[in-house]
Amino acid sequence: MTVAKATDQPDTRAAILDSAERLVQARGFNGFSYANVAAELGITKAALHYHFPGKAELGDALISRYAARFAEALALIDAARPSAFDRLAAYTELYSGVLEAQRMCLCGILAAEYETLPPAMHQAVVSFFDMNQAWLARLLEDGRARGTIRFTGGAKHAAQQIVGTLEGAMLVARLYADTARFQAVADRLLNEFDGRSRCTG
Amino acid sequence: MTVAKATDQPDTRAAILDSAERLVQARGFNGFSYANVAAELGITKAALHYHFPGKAELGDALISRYAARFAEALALIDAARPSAFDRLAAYTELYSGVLEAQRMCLCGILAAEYETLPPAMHQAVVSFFDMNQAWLARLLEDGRARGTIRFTGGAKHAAQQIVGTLEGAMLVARLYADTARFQAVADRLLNEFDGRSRCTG
DNA sequence: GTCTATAGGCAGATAGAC
DNA sequence: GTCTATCTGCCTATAGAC
Repeated sequence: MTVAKATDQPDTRAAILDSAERLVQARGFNGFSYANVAAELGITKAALHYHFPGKAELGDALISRYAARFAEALALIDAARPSAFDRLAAYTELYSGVLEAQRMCLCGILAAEYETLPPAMHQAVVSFFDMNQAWLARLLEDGRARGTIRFTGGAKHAAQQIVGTLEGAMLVARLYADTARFQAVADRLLNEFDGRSRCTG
Repeated sequence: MTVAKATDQPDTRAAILDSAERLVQARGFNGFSYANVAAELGITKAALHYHFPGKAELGDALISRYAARFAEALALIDAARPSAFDRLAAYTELYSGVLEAQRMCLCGILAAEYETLPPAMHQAVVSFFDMNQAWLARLLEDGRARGTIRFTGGAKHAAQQIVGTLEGAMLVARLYADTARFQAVADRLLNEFDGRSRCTG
């Protein structure tokens, strides 16, 4: 049984991940260094290497944690069980929240740098998008069956459109430091998929 | 009057830009180096510094040339003067062409790296998106007036949605090395804005 | 677990010969 | 214009003391 040390940092490992995550979301994987993280935490680069032997391992841990947290958020949305449309709205708010913290989606920025990432990180990035698209596709099928969501064509393609739109809108909105710009696009997207009291096109 | 030197490289400066452009579109601004370009062209890094004193100047020249080429393409689309809908379709094909060359949009990838770019490059990236959104907003207004384009809300927001969707779809499609994935999203987008023989929602 | 110290490499950049 | 040679700085990473 471990004894809690109440006055300590929760955990050095977690603090490293927090700092690195923020840095990657702001500056990209090639835009931050062990020195940046060490300076932020007031420890040395060598201490980082104790917790994460190399940058690839750190990167992989970042994606794993981020994806797990995202999966949890999706599960919470499902658990609340509002209509499919409301779940889609909640999904866009996950993105809004990230952008409001002046960050880009971790996997969105890693997608941009994909070719230069350590190969060990490649699959994890792809899996993040697979997870999102699978969740959205289920939501869309459900919503179409119940009438709260409306769309034409395949659910997979529609899910790809949703992810692409939100990632792209984040990317561009950050340039203008304008979260309202993102919100306008998200609202347009929601409107497009809103099946409640709409013409069926 | 200059004399053509038929057997020469068209121009070292242009060759540098071509090489650097391809590298940035594949690997990002922080993912390529003077050494990469020099190796590709069979010259030395010092020669590069003669043409572009620093990486910031090279980056700025890259965006200028890219934006000018894009503006030309937009002008050509306008000159052919098909319907607004056909112009929008032609616009999405500009993106398809980039993706088929296994590249990401230059300014899309620079947007992801925005925080780490030399400040001298910032305005040029933003201007690229301003240009695109202004062109699209005009197209949308025109199309709505003539009935070939249909959309709700402001033209500016709709233009932002189009740019966001296409940039984001490129970003994700490249992960899967799947141009069909991009095409599916582009087709869905076109369908959404198609005002010809459609319910007005 | 965290430190000091340092290795080895590559980055962007410059000087000066040709 | 392009070269060789070199500088300085930062990067990731490791060894070994505490």
